[in-house]
Amino acid sequence: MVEKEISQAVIGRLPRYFRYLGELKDDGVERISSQELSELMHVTASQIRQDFNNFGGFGQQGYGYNVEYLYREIGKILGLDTQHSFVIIGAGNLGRALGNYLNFERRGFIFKGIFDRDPSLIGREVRGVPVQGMEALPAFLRENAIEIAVLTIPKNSAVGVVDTLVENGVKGIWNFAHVDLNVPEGVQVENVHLSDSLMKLSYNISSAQPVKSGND
Amino acid sequence: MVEKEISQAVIGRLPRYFRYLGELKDDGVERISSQELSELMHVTASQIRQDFNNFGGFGQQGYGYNVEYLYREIGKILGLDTQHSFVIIGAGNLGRALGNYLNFERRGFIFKGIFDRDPSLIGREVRGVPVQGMEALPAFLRENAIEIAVLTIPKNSAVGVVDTLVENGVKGIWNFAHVDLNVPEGVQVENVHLSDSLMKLSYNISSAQPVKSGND
DNA sequence: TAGATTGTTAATCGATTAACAATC
DNA sequence: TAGATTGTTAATCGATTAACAATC
Repeated sequence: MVEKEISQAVIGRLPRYFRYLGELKDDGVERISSQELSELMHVTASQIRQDFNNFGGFGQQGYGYNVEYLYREIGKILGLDTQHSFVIIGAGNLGRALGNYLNFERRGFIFKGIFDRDPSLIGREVRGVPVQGMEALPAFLRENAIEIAVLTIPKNSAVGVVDTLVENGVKGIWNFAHVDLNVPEGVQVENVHLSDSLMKLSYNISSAQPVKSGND
Repeated sequence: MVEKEISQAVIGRLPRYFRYLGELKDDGVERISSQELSELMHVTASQIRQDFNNFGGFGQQGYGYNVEYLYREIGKILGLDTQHSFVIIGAGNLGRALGNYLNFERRGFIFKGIFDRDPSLIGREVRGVPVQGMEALPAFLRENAIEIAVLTIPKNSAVGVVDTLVENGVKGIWNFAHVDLNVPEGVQVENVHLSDSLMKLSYNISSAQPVKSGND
């Protein structure tokens, strides 16, 4: 079955829909129209219907969308109905912070291991998981069928570890290192470049405060 | 002077240009053509020239672009030629990790204060900066002319603190809380929704591994 | 100068919005 | 049924790519 490729623009909006629908569900809202949702989320109703229809019809004419059902379906699309085991490479401040973040678990992302090449960190525990040395990584990835690796190491180390990850079955890399990674086809990279994000904020602040005049 | 609005698509690419140019500069490369840069970065030369020309001509026909000059100009556009003081609201794992991250300082982002409402965290130091209680926040923002607030607190608290930030002169919010913030015009919000990013990765992993067949 | 490469206009592509027939 | 609202096609808008004259 050939499925048409869904654009990343659409994918990027799904988690936000998921969040709003989860809140509506928790508030006991049973049904919602694209019009109501559009006002809540400040997007067009047209876009909402187009987005959902990429994955088939979730609504019903004259009724709208069932919140609970739509929430669950979007969750499935995002792969949140299955568990994803992950390891963290880099037990510095950021790596440990991510290991301690409990909400990922709630979505099916299971924290299995954490690794660092710094001997002084080895043995230290992050949420009950001991930091291991890098030499233990390949076997651990295979034995635990790790799907996702979170990279919270400096860029040079990051580039070097990618091959090990890929060779041992990792399918997705959540990359916090400030570098573009090269991976073979079939392996996914999602970048979180914090300093890029901060620079964007910096630009927008500057451009919103023109040198002289009040505002635009 | 009316300047045409630059699209966020372009802004979003500037930090990546900045990173590549910085590396070229460090490698001693003096000049580069849009063609060479396009091969390095895996984007079209056309896009590179279009992007740069949003801000005026940085190049020279027949020569290309001077790396050092272009790097500095993009830095200026991003506001990296001036200092930006910031505070962190929320001294949990993520807040402390960001406070300890030294690279921001290098780009002109100065870590001035960190706040939390949890009394057990108050007084603790993050990179030499003591955690203060929330009641100290308004005066601190004004007295230190804080430009940016980093929100690393749960979503409910985040929504509540925004007014205090805006009223006391904060111009930009770097929002790690999993909620959409409402701010008045002129105040910028840059969201880092980590779980959204992880869900996108999850989707891309799932869709890249079709249930049955090998690959597309 | 001649060759190279930009700056910029024109063409294409893709994403968003509008409109409306289908249908619950 | 009649009204409401989806699913989907068509129109618009914006972003990307191609082409080429300007110019160093």
